[in-house]
Amino acid sequence: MSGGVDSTVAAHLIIQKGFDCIGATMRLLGESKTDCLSNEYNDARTAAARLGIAHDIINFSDDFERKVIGNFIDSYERGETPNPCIECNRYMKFGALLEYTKALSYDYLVTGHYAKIKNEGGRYYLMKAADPEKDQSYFLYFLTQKQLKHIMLPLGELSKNEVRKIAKAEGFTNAKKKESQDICFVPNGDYAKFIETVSGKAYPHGNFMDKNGSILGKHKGLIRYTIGQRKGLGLALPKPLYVCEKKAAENAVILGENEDLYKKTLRVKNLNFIPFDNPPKVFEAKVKVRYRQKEQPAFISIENDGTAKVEFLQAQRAITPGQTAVFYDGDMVLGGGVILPN
RNA sequence: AGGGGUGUAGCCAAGCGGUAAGGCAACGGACUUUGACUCCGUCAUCCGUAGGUUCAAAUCCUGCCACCCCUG
Repeated sequence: MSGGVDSTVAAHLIIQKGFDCIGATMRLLGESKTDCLSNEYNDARTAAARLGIAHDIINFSDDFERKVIGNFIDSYERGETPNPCIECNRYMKFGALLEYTKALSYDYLVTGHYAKIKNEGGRYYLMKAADPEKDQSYFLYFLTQKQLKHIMLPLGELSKNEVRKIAKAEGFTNAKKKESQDICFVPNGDYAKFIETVSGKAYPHGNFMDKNGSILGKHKGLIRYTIGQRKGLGLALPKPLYVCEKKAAENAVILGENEDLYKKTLRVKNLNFIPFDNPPKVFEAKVKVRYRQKEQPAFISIENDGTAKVEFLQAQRAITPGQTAVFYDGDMVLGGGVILPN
């Protein structure tokens, strides 16, 4: 529980169904860094009290710092753009916290994610949320049968508005609380500074170049840029420029025009498939390359080395290494993987 | 030194006597469980400078300054 609308309403709904529940909040940052989040803990505690259930704050900060923040920094240092929310879901919420749930002999972990789990013929399927605007199935592509069996997502059938209405009707104080948005462990939004502080490294300035290698200006360190980015370059040219490529070896950022960002293929690693144990060698799916992007038709072929190639029918904008490609068949999540460089 | 050209916001740039377009950047906001994209909004009392002509000038005239090019 975060104390926000979603987790509070999710808990409320599951209590209504008669389940015996306990509220849990993960402490993800070490003691020294908790100040900024202490409100969250208080909100969660208040919400649990309001719901009449016990509430635990569980310290996962070591795991979180090692896995999620560690991967986050490593990824940026490799010149990629990570998605820490997915990693957090993978290792924390549906990793450590799910283990904790089992350790306490509870049957299910309930979260406020907007997605649906369907059980058919003994197999679990992950489906998009009823509210297409809020669908968060993208962030859950890595879930396995073993995990899905012990997860409940009560908000999957509801729209955000319905959730807000319930919160209001029940008198949950945070019914109007703003959506969370920034990376939770970088509350002020300056992720580059965060990386520098945690890693203790300085990321050297280098050159902005065009695709022919001509120098256009100076950049402030590779970690500050991501593929497709336009803002923050500080270069004034007749047309807007976008980050097309990051060359870690040369510490160079290649800039180009919007049209230069479109590519038709990508490769992914860390594959996971939900509806089948052994996916077909080649299959068709709709693929989402970034959260908030509409999924696009593509052919997927599984390689022998555990990666997969995705070939879109139409070129996609700003395919970014480190981001996640998720495969859909209609409302069903087939699986996905992390986008590889080049 | 002589000849030519240019000087408009952080950058580029319209304007050619009637009271400062646009693009880029920046900043603010919307959107968003990844600071991407996108969208909305703000951004020159003033046109190198000093005078002059005119009812009225960034736009015409003159001096000065700066930068650029050519010639020697």
